[in-house]
Amino acid sequence: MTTAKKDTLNPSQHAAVTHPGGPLLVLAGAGSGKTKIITERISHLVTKEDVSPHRILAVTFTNKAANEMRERVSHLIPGSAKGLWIGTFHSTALRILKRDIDKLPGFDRNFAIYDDADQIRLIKDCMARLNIGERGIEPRFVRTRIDRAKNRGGKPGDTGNDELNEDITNIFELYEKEMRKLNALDFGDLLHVTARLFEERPEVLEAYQEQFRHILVDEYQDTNNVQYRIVEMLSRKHKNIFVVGDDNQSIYGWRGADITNILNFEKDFPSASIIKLEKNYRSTKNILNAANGLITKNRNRHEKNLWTDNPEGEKLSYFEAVDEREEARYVVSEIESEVSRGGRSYRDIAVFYRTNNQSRVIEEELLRKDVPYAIVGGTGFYQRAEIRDLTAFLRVIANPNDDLSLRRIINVPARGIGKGTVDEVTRIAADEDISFVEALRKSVAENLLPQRTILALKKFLSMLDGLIEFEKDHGIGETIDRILEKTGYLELLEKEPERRENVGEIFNIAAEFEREEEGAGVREFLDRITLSSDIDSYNGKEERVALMTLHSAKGLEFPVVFIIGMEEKLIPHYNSLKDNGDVEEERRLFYVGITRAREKLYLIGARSRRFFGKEERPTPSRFVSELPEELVEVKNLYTGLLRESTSSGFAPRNKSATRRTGSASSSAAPPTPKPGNSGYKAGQKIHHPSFGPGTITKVEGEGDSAKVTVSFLAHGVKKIIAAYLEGK
DNA sequence: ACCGATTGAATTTTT
DNA sequence: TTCAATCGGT
Repeated sequence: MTTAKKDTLNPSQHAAVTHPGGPLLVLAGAGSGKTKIITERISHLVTKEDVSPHRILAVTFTNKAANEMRERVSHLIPGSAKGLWIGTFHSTALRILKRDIDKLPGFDRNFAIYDDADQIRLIKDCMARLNIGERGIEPRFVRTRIDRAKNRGGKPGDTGNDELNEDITNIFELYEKEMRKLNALDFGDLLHVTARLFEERPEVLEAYQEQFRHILVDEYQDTNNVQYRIVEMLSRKHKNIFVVGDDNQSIYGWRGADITNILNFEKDFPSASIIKLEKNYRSTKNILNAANGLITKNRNRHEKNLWTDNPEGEKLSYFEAVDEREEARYVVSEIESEVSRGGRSYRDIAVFYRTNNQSRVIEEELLRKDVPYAIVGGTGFYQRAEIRDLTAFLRVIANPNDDLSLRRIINVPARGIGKGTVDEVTRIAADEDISFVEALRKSVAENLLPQRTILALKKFLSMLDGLIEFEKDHGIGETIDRILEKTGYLELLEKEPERRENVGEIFNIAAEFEREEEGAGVREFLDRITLSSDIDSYNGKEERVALMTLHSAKGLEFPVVFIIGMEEKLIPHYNSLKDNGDVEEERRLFYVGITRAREKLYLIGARSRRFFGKEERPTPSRFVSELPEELVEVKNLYTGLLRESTSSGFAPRNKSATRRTGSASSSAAPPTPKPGNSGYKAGQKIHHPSFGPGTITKVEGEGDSAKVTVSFLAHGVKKIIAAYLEGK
């Protein structure tokens, strides 16, 4: 935000922007001006090197990043930004496939895009059809395996090599067959098929190679194998591949991102240069050093040393709440004082968490205290049942052979076409090898079903035909309107104002889409919404506290950041602690969270937390003790200070405090204060229920309120209220 | 075929 | 806690 950052480039940045050509890896640490480098580079190419905009391809991972990039570029070079190919990997692939996918046998340019919910549904169908299911394979799991295979460019044989492989392979094959029939591509396909297109149709590849003289990739550490292959193939001719990334921020390994892409860049692209951007413009010294200290615990990384000219700033603060409710109260009360006493505004503040469900408690408290907030990302708008219903209608109109969508909405609202009928028609479709609508029409024409159902089907089909006709010469918004009216969907939502509102919102989105994309139809609209997520719409301009997961936080920054749930099994997440988990990735995730903060970072954990109904007693996150100790101020441990400050909200709630949900966990329960013990002294060995064994190094004060400094075996040095120790 | 109720299950991160 | 799927009654 300083003028130095805005107007001038430091030497490394300048070198990157003006790089003469050939492969370049820019290792850009957090807050080192990554986006700026890319946008300046594009502008440099266009204005100084006379590269025509349409010969530049810039890919990012999120629409948000793409939009931001486009906006900033159009600022730098007004007018020229239009021709640029800026987009996410997926949208770029889509653009290519919409043009050329029919050069591959068996594909049609009018394909639909299926998101993962669609995938799961189809996989379930396939499993049912193959009589797989009792064997305990979860559709989700199958999807992951299919995705993984596509990421590696694999075919249905190589989904893995365990005992499940045969089943999965069978499901995969049927799934692919069905997807062709449905004329649909899933997210994985967008990339995988693009790679195939390039591999199998050299003339197509050549055309794109020729076109793209410069290729820029943002967040390179998040690329997976297909993405790497696509980019590598495209850059083979001109070799101008410019990638920017930070291996320390690789947090999508679970989705197939391959951190070795960035670690091996020099090997993959011979004669590659590397430029490191190590100057951080964002955070205070304390925050940056905390992040640096943490990340050195990871083995697998490029050596980088981030530094900053910024002031030292405040220490990080760490607070342990009794439970998640107190955690929320603490966060909100700190937010309030940041605003009232610290002169912050709400939009300066963000709360990060590991899992979406953690937002709830915080939300409740924010609501209670009338603090404006916005949830960024999360269970998306587009995932809501009513929105999915509506898009299913649209899909069926765009392609009546979209069986999956048709089956979804054929009885919504209820119109007398029940499960029995659907099953029967599905069977006919399978027997005759025709689509579901065709089977419907056949059933009606040949009277294959009871009279009552035939009647219902007739009504449905004529309604559908009417809508299909209507869409031909009306806009998207009008079509949505018509659907709502003709299907009776609006009445269905009569008593649900919230859902009605959502449906209204999709209408607005459609109207907006029509305005900005002239000539685009329902198909394009559907593509757009399945490729967008809610995070894309966050602009940070509103006067609200932002709530989001650590993953969503990547690429953003805030003066004040709260990271909640600093506990084992949350950060690092439970799943990373088991078998094939990756704790280093969790550490990077936390690193990403830390480095979002400009001035003030709060870490909060709870000593008790309900997981789904069940009360658990987590231990503090190992990552907290990995931070350089002198940079962290431990706010309090069970001092109950907060309890006194908020009077009404939670007077002695003994009920919940003493609730015996599983007495098994009582051994790990927080230590009960021991009445009248005063006799701690330095050198004494003690045991703390969470931190384990330790040695007292210092005692201040007397009695229960004495503060004891303890050096723990596993958790470093902590200052603790004496009352909460167990002497030993 | 539909509705309601009970039961059971499952919860990471997302283009 | 919340959601989905299943079951049984109408």
